[in-house]
Amino acid sequence: IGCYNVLIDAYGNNGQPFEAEKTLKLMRDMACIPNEDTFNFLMHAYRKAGEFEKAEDIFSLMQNLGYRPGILTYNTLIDVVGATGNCYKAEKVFEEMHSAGYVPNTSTYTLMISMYGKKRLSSKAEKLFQRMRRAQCPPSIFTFTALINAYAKEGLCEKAEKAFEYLQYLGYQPDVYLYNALLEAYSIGGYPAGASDVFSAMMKAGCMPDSVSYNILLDAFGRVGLYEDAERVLEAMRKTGFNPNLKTYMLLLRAYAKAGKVEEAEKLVSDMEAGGLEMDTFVCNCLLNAYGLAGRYDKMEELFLKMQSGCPKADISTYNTLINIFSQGGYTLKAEELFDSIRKEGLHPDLTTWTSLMGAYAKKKLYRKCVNIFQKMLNSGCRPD
RNA sequence: CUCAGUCCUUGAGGC
Repeated sequence: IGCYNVLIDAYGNNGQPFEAEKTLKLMRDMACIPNEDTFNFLMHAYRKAGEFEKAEDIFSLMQNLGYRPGILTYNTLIDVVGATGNCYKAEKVFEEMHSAGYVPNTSTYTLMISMYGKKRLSSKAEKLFQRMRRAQCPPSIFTFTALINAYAKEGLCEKAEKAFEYLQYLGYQPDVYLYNALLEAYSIGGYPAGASDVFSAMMKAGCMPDSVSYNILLDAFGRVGLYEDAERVLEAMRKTGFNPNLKTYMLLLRAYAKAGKVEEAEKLVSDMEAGGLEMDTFVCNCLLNAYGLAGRYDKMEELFLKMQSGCPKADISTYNTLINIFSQGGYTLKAEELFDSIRKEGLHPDLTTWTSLMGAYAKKKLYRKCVNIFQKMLNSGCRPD
């Protein structure tokens, strides 16, 4: 059984969840009884591959076979349910495990807090953190990172700062992950100077910034239009020996777009191409958005035409980006036109598509149309969030 | 000991 478990785990780590599940079948054929770890490894395998529903299925399978999932398995389940974005269901699992007699541990709470952060529900994250304290469950540096990240995503720097002071008061040593989360609070909050201060503070404390830190600092300047400062961060990053990655470039691209610097944006893209980065759909979507933000609809349409003929292929995010640009610019008709062409391309509107389209009319205060679209969205089977 | 934390395109208004 140990051998089979190791094999399943290995397949999982190698991104081969289906091989892992075959191994489970094999071991059952060989009359070898799987244990809880077996199922846990299998769930991890599916989680790693992004097959969250399959991971949930394994949990059900395990229960149907008469196993009582332990706390570790429950944690994994909460993780995968949260990854599908179904907060409500994750909460249900959390309560269910409570009533099954398990006491949530530090990981359980951290997972939940992290999930709330990703969903921009910092108040829920905060409440759960308080509940954790009341339950005398000790937080870890992971927990604090998740909490500060939840605040960061909403730009609540005062709250993030308070949590930061609190963790230090409790004797925790902030690490680079923690500092990065705090940095992002200032970045998203629109305080690049504050982010700069955190950046200096972490170095002073002997915690060396990593490439993530540089990306966040760059974005702090970029998102308020200070593209030259953003460029300086990139330069500093290179000088320190960190290679800018795709995220770095996309952040800088947005910085240029916000500042209306189309020439700089195009130069960046051609530098990227020269550097061997592939101009895939994702990158082109970013570029479309950049053109749109900068008000260069001509360039935007030109690129979109190329994408419609398939190089690289337009996806639903391409349409969402364009619909959003037109919506913001007040070009409701263009937005509608694009929306109608989605199905012709064999694509399907998603939650963002519908919301963007509603946004077009919301901006014009045509609320009746919004309700209309909302109804259509429900009819099409798209669940609102 | 295992499980959990930070950065990349697209969603109105407000802060």
